Amino acid sequence: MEKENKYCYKYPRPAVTTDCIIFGFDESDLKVLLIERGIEPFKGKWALPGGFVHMDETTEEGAKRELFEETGIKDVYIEQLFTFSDLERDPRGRVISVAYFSLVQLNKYEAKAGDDAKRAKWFSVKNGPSLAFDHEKILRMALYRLKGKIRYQPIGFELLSEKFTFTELQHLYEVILEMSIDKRNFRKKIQKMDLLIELDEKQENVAHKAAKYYKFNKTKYEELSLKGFNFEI
Amino acid sequence: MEKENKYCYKYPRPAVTTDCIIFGFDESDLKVLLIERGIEPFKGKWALPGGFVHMDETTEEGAKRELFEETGIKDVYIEQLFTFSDLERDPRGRVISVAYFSLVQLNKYEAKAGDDAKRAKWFSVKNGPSLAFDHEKILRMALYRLKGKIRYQPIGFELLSEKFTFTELQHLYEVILEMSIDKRNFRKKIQKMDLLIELDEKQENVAHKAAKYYKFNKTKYEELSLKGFNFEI
DNA sequence: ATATTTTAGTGTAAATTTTACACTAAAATA
DNA sequence: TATTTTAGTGTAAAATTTACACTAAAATAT
Repeated sequence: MEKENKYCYKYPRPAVTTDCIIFGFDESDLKVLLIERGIEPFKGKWALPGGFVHMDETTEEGAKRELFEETGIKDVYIEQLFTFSDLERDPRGRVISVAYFSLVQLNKYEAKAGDDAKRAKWFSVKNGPSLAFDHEKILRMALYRLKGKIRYQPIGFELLSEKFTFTELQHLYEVILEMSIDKRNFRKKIQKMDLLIELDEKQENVAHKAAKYYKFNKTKYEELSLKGFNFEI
Repeated sequence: MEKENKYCYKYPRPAVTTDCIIFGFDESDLKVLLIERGIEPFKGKWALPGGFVHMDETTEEGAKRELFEETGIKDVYIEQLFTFSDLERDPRGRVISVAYFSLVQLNKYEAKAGDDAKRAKWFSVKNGPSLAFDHEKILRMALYRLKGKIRYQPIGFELLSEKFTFTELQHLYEVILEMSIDKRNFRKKIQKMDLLIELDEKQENVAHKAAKYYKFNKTKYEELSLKGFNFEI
């Protein structure tokens, strides 16, 4: 059994993992993608996707790899959140975890199971299950970061489909910021930034006046950013 | 020689270190505390203080311990900055570093040497030496964070003495934000927050009108924060 | 075909905040 | 007593934020 332990060092080393907080959004709710653990510890419990960092990859690459392996998600906005290192956070021993959060289009990713995950599923962040490890703490921090960040970086668009209505956009902000926003003032503010492209398309088969579709002008945003433009809501 | 490697694991593990970016301020400049490396790699080069994380401490505790050991600094504001994990960042092998930044009162801490550090010294962040490892990258990120953070959190006061004049405070903001600020507007804004306590004391032996001293009302800030108050400059 | 239901879409006036700007006061020194 | 130097103060214009209510258009029910 001891023979298995073939990687030896002069000083003890913690294990290093990543955890991913993947946010999604549908019209009514902010959601987080969780996987049901297929192995111990916490077998059967819901947890954030993640896993051990390999020696030939950065933590960010590791997070993206695990994200893809466990959920099929790739090519998404991902950002380092925080590194968690409490001594007792993992019953297997000393494990330090670098957490990343990611915003994806919910509809594009049907939850799928793989590897260590018996199944993956979207949960409302407000009514999710209790989580393994210190993942509730990690989720809380991710929510806090998202709430702060969405006001001055146009990351919210990552959560919406390519095309969206103004009402959908406003609703996203209302749900994440947990406040209601005046419709006219919100539109004025967004319009003035001039970062939306109005599409030649409207809603269809809605039992009310059909709303115009817009898309986010990412190219223009990046240009403006370079010149010191400040997105702020 | 192989006998020394007595900590063995089933899978390879990166080493984990911390690095500290310690900012200080004097009337004319933002400074960073660096140590001259006493051992290889990069022996003789300037670097951020830091070192390996122990198994019985969190990364934050490790950062504080190293900070104290190498510079004598303790009981200061410290905040996690970012975790750096590029594969080639350390010639000794795979080393992941959790960086913290800290704001201290420059005058309170005479640079002192210890441990692996032949000597420690304050440098202007604008005219520092080239640094070991990826520490220039880390420093750049810390500066960026400081610049962003100082606008909406009253962390700048950590850099000043207990008592300070309005001009000193303004100068701090001007140096960190790299912009000039209108004196009257700045005073108006700060005064309105009502977070400064005017002391019964003035400058002495200055060849001009003596300025009043103020101190930061930390207690009041904490109270107001709980009620949702927003510091913002 | 007409009325009903439902959400889209729009403008203005008041309040607040931000900005630009220049002189007098006080301390030490010459 | 004059000079030098920084402290300390107010106001008006511009810009931004806020509060607020009705018409338009699509589908469905009658």
